[in-house]
Amino acid sequence: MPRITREDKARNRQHIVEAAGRMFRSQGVDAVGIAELMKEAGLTHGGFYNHFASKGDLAVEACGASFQASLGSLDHILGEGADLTGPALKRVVDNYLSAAHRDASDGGCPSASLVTDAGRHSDTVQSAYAAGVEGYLTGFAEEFAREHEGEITSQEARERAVLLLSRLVGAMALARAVSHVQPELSDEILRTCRAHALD
Amino acid sequence: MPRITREDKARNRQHIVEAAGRMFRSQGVDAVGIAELMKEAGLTHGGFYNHFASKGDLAVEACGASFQASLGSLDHILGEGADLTGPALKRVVDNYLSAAHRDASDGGCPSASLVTDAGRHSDTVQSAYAAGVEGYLTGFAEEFAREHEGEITSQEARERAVLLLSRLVGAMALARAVSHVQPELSDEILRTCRAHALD
DNA sequence: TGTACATCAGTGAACGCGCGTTCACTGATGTAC
DNA sequence: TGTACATCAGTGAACGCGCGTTCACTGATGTAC
Repeated sequence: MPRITREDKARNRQHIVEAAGRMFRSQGVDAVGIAELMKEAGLTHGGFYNHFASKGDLAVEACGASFQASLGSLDHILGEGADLTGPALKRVVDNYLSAAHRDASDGGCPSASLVTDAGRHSDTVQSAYAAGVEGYLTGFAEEFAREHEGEITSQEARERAVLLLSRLVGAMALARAVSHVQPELSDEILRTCRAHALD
Repeated sequence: MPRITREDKARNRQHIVEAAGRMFRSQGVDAVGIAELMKEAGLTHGGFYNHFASKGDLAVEACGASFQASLGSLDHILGEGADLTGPALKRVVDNYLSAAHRDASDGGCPSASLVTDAGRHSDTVQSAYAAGVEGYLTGFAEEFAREHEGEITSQEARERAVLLLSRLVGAMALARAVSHVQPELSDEILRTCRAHALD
């Protein structure tokens, strides 16, 4: 077929989606241009439409892929179970509300970094985002049920999941919003919520 | 001087700031154009630079003005003290995490609606945002200290303020992010956090 | 297995559009005499 | 108090720029025979 193999094309497409996932999360969908994005993926911008019908279509796919990777990491941590530092959810919280996650150049967890983009873009982007949020809530609720087996109802586990995600997303969004001008306030928000997120 | 009076000019300037406050919060700073904004203020777009040196300067002022109004409302509710529905902070939470606030056409509380804009714009915008957040935290902490006088330290009151704001902002941002495609999930987030925000 | 050729991913220039910003112009205001 | 005039907010066209998208072209791939 063309001057590259089918495998090369699939790899290029994946590079675009991964670059978009990182750039959309760290800078916002609207702040990233096709040219910049294609350059990051190692291509020239004209070829973009050989892979996607529009920037919006890529946003949907990048959002989904970002959540898939992010939920994979969550499952990985939860899969290791409790260790000497405490229950698995405590480790999830400590990781989530870390300075490293706040400053992550790839934008970190899409629940936090795409939270305003979702509401301001197409319904298809918003659906991909909502599915990811639901994934987080389900994962958290299952873990609450596991860690407190026999002590709480599945309804209570679900409620705790909603409360936890709200606090994680709120704390991370606030910490990022003030980090450049009020680093101490940013650290205070992370530290305080890290200590009490599971209360 | 010109064909309008000094008072008219001041009034026009205020209209621009107020229109920007509403539009920036509800749509995001980057999504609102000067022309659109000036039209909303009842003027033509060319005159914008008679009032501001740049769109960025307006963003700083609009952010500050939005927080001033928002903090005024907070003080007003807190000033009424406890009533038959419970303590004042409970009323603040119920108002904040309401469907009306989520759907507010003016974008509602700037802590939530500008949370990603702040981190992605100039340091001056971010400083105005951070000052507003600090205003909320101070207001909340004072109220916690008042409602639990003698029971908690000022340090604990401050921590509770940080926890509360994080949850309010996170819940509202998440509820808005999914409201068009998953209204039930959006309502669930508000309802759950409303019930447990002060736990 | 060898060869001719249709396919189509990649390239980079170009398009139309909307943005933030600038500018020449208008004309009522409010000051100077 | 009356009058001449400098000021400058408002107007709307225009500017330059970067965006998303389109297009003519290239040339290696992989298929058809």
